[in-house]
Amino acid sequence: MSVEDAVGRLRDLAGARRRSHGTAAEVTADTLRELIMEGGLRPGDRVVEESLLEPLEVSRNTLREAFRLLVREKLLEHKVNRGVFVRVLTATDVDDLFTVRVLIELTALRRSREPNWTAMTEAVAQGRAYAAAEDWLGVGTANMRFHKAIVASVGSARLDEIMDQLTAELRLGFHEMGDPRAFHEKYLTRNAAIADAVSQGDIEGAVLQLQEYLDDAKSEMLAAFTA
Amino acid sequence: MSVEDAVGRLRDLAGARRRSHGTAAEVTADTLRELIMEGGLRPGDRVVEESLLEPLEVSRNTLREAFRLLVREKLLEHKVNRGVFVRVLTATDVDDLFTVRVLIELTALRRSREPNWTAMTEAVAQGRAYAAAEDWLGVGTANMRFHKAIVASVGSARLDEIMDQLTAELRLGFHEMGDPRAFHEKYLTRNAAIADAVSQGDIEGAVLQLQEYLDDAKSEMLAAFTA
DNA sequence: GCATATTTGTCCGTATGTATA
DNA sequence: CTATACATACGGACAAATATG
Repeated sequence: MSVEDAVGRLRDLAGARRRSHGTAAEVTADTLRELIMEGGLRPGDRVVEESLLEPLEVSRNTLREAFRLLVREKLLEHKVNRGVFVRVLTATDVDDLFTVRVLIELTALRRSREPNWTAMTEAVAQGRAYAAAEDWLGVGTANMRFHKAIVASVGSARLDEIMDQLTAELRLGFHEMGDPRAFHEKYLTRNAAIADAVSQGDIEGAVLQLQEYLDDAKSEMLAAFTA
Repeated sequence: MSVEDAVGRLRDLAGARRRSHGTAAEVTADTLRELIMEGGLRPGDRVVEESLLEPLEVSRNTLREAFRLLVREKLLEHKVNRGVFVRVLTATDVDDLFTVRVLIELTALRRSREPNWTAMTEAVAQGRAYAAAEDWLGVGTANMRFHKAIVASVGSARLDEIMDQLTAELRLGFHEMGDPRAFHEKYLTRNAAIADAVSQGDIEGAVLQLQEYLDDAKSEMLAAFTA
């Protein structure tokens, strides 16, 4: 999708939301967040204030408040006196993201006495549907949902938030991977295998597979980000 | 400290920072954050836009941007059309915060092959200095620094950020504990014991003590927050 | 390296909507 | 229920920083 098309879609998104949700700044942030997630705004793109005022139908002050929100979420980057840009992940970021994922996901899976197997298999099913439709970014999103389900079994609101944050950042990286199918498709099978192990009560086996999963995904993304 | 004194101090803080750091909104957020941490603004206090414009010497737009930042950090709460308030922790929040701390801190300590024993003992020493000065909130802060040192041994920027966030929220709770000395003083000794175990290479012993530490602190805070 | 155009950072005045005494 | 205080949001203005030719 071109940036022009993206900006064109803003009117619809903004108009629809404005009537239902909270403040103008939040609605604006929601719209921009969705746009970034869809790939309408790509990592490194400059986001000029002036160019969004009219399509979003908000004032500069409101737009700038929305920017602040997204900067805090690490979806946008703010360079003083130079503007805001869609965040570009570095290899260091990818490495760090996986460090945290490994720590949190492995521990969450190991200590959850009651893993949410339903949510896990639902995520796998959803991933298969996306795969059938050849929506590989959708597969990637479903895969992340699977891992969120693992963490959700701990039952902590803050841990869920942390995982949401990590997911959002990683998805930025997805947009920079060359061949989405080659990247996402295989992990669908591996998530299914982890769900299987869990369903059979083989938690340690599942943990082992999860560890290998994260190691491989990390290596693959790092390779793409250092090339 | 009264709210009046607090507002009075803003001019100095703001003036000093303004010249060194980034944008006005960030500087303003830094100032307000410090004020909240010091206890100049207490949980539940209403923060009226109008009353801060003059002492902070910023426009409404800038102040509102700063508010957004602090809301994201969970130090302020934003009630639409009613204003912003210093966040009030609930018992549920305390419970959740400790759930995440347990998961992260125990795992971090266990898997860190190279615990930063220096930073840990420095935090203990600092805590003892505060205790000698009978600054019990300072002791609490030093105690948190000790636990940050444990997590920092993982070497992840994001994990450090997460820990900073958890610490900031917990400190809000400190302000609502009745007897700061009774609450903080004893944990200083227990941190020292954990550092000792680590220095002797007894990681599993340290983990066990840390687990008990967190269980006890959680119970004690929960008791205060349900009463 | 310079002059110009663009964009950001900040402030102000004001109109409107909402909650509370 | 009215009045008042306050938050929300807009649009215009100008200085300062940055990008561009």
